[in-house]
Amino acid sequence: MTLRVYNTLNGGKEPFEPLVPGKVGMYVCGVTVYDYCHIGHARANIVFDIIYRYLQYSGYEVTYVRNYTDVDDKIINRANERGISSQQLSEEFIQAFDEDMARLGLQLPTVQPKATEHIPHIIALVEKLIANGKAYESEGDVYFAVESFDDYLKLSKRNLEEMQAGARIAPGEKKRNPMDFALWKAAKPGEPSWESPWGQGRPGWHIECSAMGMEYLGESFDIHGGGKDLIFPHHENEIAQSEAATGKPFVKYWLHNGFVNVNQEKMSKSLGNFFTIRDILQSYDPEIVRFFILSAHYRSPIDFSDQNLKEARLGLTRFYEGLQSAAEVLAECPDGAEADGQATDGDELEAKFREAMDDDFNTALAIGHLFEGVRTMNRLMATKKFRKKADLVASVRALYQSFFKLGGVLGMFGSQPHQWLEQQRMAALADLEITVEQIDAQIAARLQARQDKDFARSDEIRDELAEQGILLLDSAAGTGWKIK
RNA sequence: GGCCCCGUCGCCAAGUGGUAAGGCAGAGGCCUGCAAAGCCUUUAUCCCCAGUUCGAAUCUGGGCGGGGCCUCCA
Repeated sequence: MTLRVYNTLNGGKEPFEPLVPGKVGMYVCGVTVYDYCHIGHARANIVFDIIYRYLQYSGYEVTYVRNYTDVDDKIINRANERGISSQQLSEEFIQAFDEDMARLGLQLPTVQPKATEHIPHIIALVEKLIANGKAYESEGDVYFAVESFDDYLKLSKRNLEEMQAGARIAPGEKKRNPMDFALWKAAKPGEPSWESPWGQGRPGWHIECSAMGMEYLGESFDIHGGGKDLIFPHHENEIAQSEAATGKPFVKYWLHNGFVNVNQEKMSKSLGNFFTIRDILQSYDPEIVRFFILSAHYRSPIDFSDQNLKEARLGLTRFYEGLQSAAEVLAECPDGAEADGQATDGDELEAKFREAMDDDFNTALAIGHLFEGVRTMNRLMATKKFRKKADLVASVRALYQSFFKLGGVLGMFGSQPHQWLEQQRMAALADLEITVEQIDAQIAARLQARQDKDFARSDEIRDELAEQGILLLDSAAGTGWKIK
């Protein structure tokens, strides 16, 4: 089974065959840095993070480029409101973005270029388009002539006549066709600008991604990703300006992630129903957020809600509790004492995981397989005289190791189970009106009562703690506790 | 108005022609002094109607419901 991916360009899944065998060039549209990132940005970046990780796991040498858009109308406006320079503003939010992504546990892309550092490339590309007759200068602006590019709208599958009939496009008097889009914008007073053959100005929104993509990945590359909302106009325009300039196919596979909804509605800045990553991380561990996002297929819409995040926490807790049990048991069974070559459970799990991921990065199915792996592991450990059965211990060890290996591909299980559970427990305890010392004292009192066979008192203590949100866990090793 | 997507168990969510993964919640059982955790068992014929097919949640047509893009947006 080989990797198949859903390509927006062709509207279906197809085998993934990179332009250069063994190597992958991947470009993902980053953020416009004028505000804090919301959960939608988290989804897009986490999705492409696991695509990046899975391609590497599959043996590809991946060059992953993710840009910062650091020159734009919104940046200029926001900077003016705050009375600081565009550069100051964008630097502030680049740093905030980097912090958010680091907290979410994302791998760093190979390159993270900024639009403002590629002005010469952008200008060269615009010049080429003018020379090719695909673009024209008009009062210091430069526009791409959409009618000059026959394949225009092939990605979003529309047609020009219908779009113009939509009549929601104000005909710019500087444009020949209202659908033409800006490659270069003449500077207005007070705006950041660069010298160009058309006077002082700045790049349009779309051209930077074409310029940077080609700069780092070549005129044609394998994967270009982003949110569904970028299909039109952003990616459509990227294709037009890139292919019109080079005469070559720009990107082989276009991948787009679905939206994050709130109450079944798209979350967006204009609706004001968005949650920032920072807000969410105050209440939920980053790995819970990641687990929540990966529990649905990346192209499906996903509904953001407190209840769904709590479910994600429960699911992830099940993994970590199973892993902790395994860690404890395995620590007592000397490594390698069990028979070699008998443990196929880990390999089977990995095969299923790969099969799921090979099918257009089906993380939801892959996680389902991992859940089954946990159950298998728990079942083995619950077997009588488990520790003396070398083949079973070997299976658990194999599964345990597979979890960290496969979890790594999803960016999960990066913590020691014990530490993660303890951290969750302490965070939850902070909301309760009881301290660890009080709990320990109650457990000690109950232990005494139990030794005295005073089960009425023992149960009374347990009920009292339960009312305060504490659940006791008796085991052969003693009594532990967790938050209800 | 044009284009597009979705509708699977109480909830979340896989599954694109071969007889419905998984998680949460629920029920019964094992275990336990009693519990909890864990394990075992158990819970759906896939919005409605018609059609194609030996066979459809999966394909076609119609209907109902929800959403997206067409303007900045992950």
